[in-house]
Amino acid sequence: MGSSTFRDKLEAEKAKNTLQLLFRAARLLNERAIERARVRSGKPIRTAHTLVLPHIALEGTRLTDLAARLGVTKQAAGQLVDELEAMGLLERVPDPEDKRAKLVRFSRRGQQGLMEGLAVLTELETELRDIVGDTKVQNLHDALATILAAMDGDLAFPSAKPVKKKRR
Amino acid sequence: MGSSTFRDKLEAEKAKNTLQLLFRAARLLNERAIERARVRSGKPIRTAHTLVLPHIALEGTRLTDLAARLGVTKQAAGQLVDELEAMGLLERVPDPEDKRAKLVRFSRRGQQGLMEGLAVLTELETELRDIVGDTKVQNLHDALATILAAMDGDLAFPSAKPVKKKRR
DNA sequence: ACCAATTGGTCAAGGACGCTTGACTACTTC
DNA sequence: GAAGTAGTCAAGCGTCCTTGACCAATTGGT
Repeated sequence: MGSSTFRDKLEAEKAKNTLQLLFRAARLLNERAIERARVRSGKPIRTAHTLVLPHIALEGTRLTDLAARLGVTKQAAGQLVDELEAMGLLERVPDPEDKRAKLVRFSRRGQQGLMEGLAVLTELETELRDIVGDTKVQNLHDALATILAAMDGDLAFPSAKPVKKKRR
Repeated sequence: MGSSTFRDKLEAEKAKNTLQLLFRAARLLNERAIERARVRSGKPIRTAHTLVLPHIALEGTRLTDLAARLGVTKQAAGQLVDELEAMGLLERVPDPEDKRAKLVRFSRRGQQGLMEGLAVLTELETELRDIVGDTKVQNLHDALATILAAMDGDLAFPSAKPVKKKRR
């Protein structure tokens, strides 16, 4: 029985872990979503792209702002925008307020693509509702929304963003 | 007003999306969990390691089985095990039932590390409870558990695992 | 009005991570 | 003994991101 003590403790810890469930579910669902979006659009959409798009305002967003919101360097953001531009989903237009700047915004095809992408998510969500029930999906939504709202501007929960490193 | 139509449709779609919330929450929480585990253990633990560990049985697990469960090649699984072994968390012992095989299992330090890792998750979860309340975390847990259970063995929801590619 | 410092963006190179394919040895199964 | 399976060695690729260097436009102090 001595040997079952560790096992017991382990099982006790494991049973509690909502976070492991969260990670696993997110991973599986994300794979499916990207896969469907890729098949449907016929474009080589990747995970990183899907992280960029929601941060682009319809009026247009500056690359630097985009980078800040993503928590990456402007070069990294630039690359992603390059790729999405090459796919015809985004376009860069001069910013009338600052001649150095450009606004990144959706092209007409991009707007359409955005809707299609969101439709994929909605569709997956509908499938979830069919499987696990409306109530649970609603609970999920509420819980996640609250968590994100709390985390987003939380100082006790310090941001792990790749804040620009201080030079020495 | 013509121009607000698209905007409206967009907002309507966005409001529904539980999945986006799920992805974002998982990402943020995962970053925090890894970061804490790394700081506390003083070991260069990476995301991939945390995916491996839950699949290792206390009695030991064969590398091939591990690879299958992870949905990767045995070489990939082997690399991760190499790294965890180098950190002193795992060890390979001969499989008494098959002299070709080895069992990957936790070393004594690895068992301790596993508990510490789970403790990090439990701790994060406790913080979530403090922020959003017990009920919502419980709802989250239930919803996720149901979803995963449904997805795991679902044929209509085909597995996206990197199943060994067919040679032509 | 001027020039220094700052800011928006780009080009180039490359590193860390998480995988892959291919080839091979040792053992087991039939 | 032929065929299949467990594991390893070696090389390399796609993704996502970084650092460094640079140009053009803007801002702000004098």
